[in-house]
Amino acid sequence: MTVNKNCIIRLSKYKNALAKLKALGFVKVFSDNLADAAGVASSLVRKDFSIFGITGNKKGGYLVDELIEKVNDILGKNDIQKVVIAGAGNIGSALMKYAGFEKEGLKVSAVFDSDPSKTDKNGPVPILPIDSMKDYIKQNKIRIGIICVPDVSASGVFDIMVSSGIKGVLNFAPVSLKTQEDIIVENVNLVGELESLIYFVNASKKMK
Amino acid sequence: MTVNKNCIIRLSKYKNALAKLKALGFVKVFSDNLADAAGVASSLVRKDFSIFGITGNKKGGYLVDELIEKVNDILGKNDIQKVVIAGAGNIGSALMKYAGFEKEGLKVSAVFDSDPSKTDKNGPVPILPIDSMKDYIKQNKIRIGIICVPDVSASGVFDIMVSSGIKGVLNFAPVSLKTQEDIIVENVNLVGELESLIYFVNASKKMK
DNA sequence: TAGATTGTTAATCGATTAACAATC
DNA sequence: TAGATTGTTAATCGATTAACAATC
Repeated sequence: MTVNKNCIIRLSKYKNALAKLKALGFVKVFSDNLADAAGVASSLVRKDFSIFGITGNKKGGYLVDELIEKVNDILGKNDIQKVVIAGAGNIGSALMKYAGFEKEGLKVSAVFDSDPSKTDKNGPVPILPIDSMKDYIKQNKIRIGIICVPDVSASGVFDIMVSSGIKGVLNFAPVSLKTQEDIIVENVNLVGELESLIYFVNASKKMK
Repeated sequence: MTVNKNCIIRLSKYKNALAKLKALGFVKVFSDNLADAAGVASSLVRKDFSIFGITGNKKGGYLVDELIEKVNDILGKNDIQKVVIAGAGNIGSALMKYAGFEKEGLKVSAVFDSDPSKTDKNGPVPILPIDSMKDYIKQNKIRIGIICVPDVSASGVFDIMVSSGIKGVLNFAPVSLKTQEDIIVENVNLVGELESLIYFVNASKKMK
């Protein structure tokens, strides 16, 4: 019924699949094809589309070009989306240079770190002192932030981001950020993901 | 009823909260406290525990020390868990050095890359040619693999991992790996997460 | 037309929450 | 005892799937 996170993640998968189909010269695509690509039922694909008013042809499926355009529009792919990263450690530095972001129009505008020795104003992506983050976010009207700082610093950094105008946060620190008002927080819990994987692998081993 | 991924992620969160409580000198903890920490209802905390046969006291909650021990046991924290990484690019290299893994007993045993110039047999974590991955996994009986290779190489690397004995895969490539048999795949879709964040931030902006 | 696909509604499934008896 | 918390069952909620009429 309503748009939820999974729905947008699916749109992103449809988009990836459509790009590949287009490259192969496909003109039309059926909900069944996209369902396979995303690993869901075809009725869900059609439902996703109906939420956004995307319609196909009763017989001939959907036109690839048209679909790409509409999905890109929904996902904001027609604009470059600027984000800032807090923390120039392993994860933060990796995301700063991550080709997957750039390819998708996700531009890391600046990285901030509390360690002054990491400052590098002239790199392709500037690394700046954390003290300057608030002003930077305000001046550049950034709305998306990525938190890659250690556990203990995360909620402090989060508060600064929120007070600077950030509206959405991708959080890699394994702490739950108490989210007031209309701020959206997505958590990427890498340790948790691995722990879960390990649990199920060990559990299935025991069953045998 | 049955153990699912969310349940294990919650156990991981309980574990983190319990470590902090213990450091503060707490002896007892109530399901309500852990519910707050994990952002769920207290009845779910009690249900999670009941699945694993963890019982408390009708009046006095749970003993912190006892709980830590039991949760650690469930999550396999009493053993060092070895993993391999395929791909020594930005993400792979970051995870190789990621302190969050080491702290939790997750040991990156080796990293593999197709680029011979990245080979480094003598580092704290060896970086080896991708051709040697299969033998390495077999010889060291590794069961968990992390895929950080580009999109197009992902399914090939996945097949090698599976044929070498890997049972669980954490996949950072934005492609769906067709998982046969009893192999568990967890996807970390960084671009998708950001796209979803951007969508909802933009959507809430429009509402105003 | 016959066959196939969309768009939408109803059914299902699973996870979380609420409620409450048991009991310390 | 009275009050509070556990352990468990029933209710709720939300997302996905199945089914099917409409129709090209």
